[in-house]
Amino acid sequence: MTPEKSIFEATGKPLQEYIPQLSVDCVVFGFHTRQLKVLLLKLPFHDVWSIPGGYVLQDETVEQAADRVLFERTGLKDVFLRQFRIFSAPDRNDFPPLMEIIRQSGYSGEQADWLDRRFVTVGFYALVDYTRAVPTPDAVSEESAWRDVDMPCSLMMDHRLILDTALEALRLQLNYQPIGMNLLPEKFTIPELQRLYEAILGKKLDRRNFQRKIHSYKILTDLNERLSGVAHKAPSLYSFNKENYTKALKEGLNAGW
Amino acid sequence: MTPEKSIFEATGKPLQEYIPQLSVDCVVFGFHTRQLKVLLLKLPFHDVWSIPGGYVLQDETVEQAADRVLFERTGLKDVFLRQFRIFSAPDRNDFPPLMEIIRQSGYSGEQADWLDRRFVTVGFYALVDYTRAVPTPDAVSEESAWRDVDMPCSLMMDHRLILDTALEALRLQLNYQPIGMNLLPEKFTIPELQRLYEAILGKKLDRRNFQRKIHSYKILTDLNERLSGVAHKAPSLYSFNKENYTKALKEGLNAGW
DNA sequence: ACAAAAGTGTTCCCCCTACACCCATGC
DNA sequence: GCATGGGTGTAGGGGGAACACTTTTGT
Repeated sequence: MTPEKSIFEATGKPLQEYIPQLSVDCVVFGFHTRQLKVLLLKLPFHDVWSIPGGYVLQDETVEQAADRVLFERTGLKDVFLRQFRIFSAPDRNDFPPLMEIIRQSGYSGEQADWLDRRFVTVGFYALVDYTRAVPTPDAVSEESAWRDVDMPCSLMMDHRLILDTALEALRLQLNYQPIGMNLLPEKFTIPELQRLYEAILGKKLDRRNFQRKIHSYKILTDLNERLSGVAHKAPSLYSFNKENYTKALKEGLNAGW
Repeated sequence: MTPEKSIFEATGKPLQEYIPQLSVDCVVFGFHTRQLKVLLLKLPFHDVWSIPGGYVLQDETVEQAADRVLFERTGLKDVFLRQFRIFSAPDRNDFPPLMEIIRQSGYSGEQADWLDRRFVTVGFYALVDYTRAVPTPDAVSEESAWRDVDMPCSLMMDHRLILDTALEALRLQLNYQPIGMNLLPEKFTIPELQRLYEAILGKKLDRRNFQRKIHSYKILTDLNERLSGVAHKAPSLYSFNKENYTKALKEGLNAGW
């Protein structure tokens, strides 16, 4: 018997239409209240979390599979997504509680056997606007929630390694990918952008120099508005100049933060 | 009937012991006579080349699979190897000549069917000492040879994309990976190192400034020897100071070449 | 001796760092 | 008024770019 809400997602396709032993996992990053966040799913009956994942159809790319996963877990389309590494330790699926949960969720026979194998997984990281994503659990999870990146928690299987590797990839690509543009809302302030950079890099930056440096790249458009209702001097609002941002990233943002 | 020299390589394992629809491809780089080289395999009956590849056993990681491939194609162990991307276009295996060659090589029935599917492949790049590698063709290739990176040739399937992406990855990681150490022989000169950097970056660098910059990193050990039998002033020989090199790469070599 | 390549020294200038200072807002 | 955070200006130094100059080798 197949559970009404299937782990094979909204496709409703039989497992023959999926590539066996291959999965995608998406580390979804968001940014809110000065904190870098990750979208995680909580396993039922355990204080253990997992990274959203899914399987790859025979007629789609791994990117398209990750897109599906992202849409199902956040309601968002056209999300910024990058593969960063493959995880393929033969014993990475040795995690008995998960199989137990899968069977308790109503999977058995052929489907359970299909799931209970060694999987090679493609790690993606996704950058989303925190304010627009709607965390939604999958068929075997109890809850979906944003968690602070540096708030430690127990993750199943090798998901801690996947998360840490994603963070490192994010850090390394900060000067080459439109990370700010995808993690911040349409309008934002320079101090907000700085907080984001600090969260990703894990270190404090000089306020004054950050402003000059960001301005020198000419990647921001001044909206001639100021944030209202805020204590102290109201910061200016900006949006990204998409064209210049893309152009500047091609060269890399002069590294050295 | 299975050909005596199997595409399933030296493992001699039946195809049930491999993960279906998953392969690894290794872009093997070398450096010789001022040129960046790639190890390629020539298909029989066609003027088309391919990147060395192989399949993944149920009890090994993709890295171990790539190691096997590397050993079989070059005779080298402990090769520097990095995965850089997954290629998963559903139609990437639509290349009729290959299947023809496979059948002509003696594969049929279950084995041919196993091979004649859509494969998702993990792209690796490998850096080897040109002077120590022994190019060796696989079961379906006519010849194995080093080719100049910028000497265009026809590559099967999406192997041109894989090669170009590997080159780009190499370029981007030049300041973060011990690329020089793995592509050059034990002893080398600074001008040789410069030629390597120029080949990877695809642009000329200033001789004088390159020297100063490399020295400032303190990653070289002066061997107090000079190249002999060479026209003009004999350049000094150096080897890498592995410890300092590793340390310097952690921070990144100040980018900006 | 001369050509060609290795290696050193020097100047200029840009950009990064570091702060000092001014501005705006809530209490 | 005062504390707090946003934003601008400026002085100083390190290092990269450009190039003159010296050294070494084969022919």
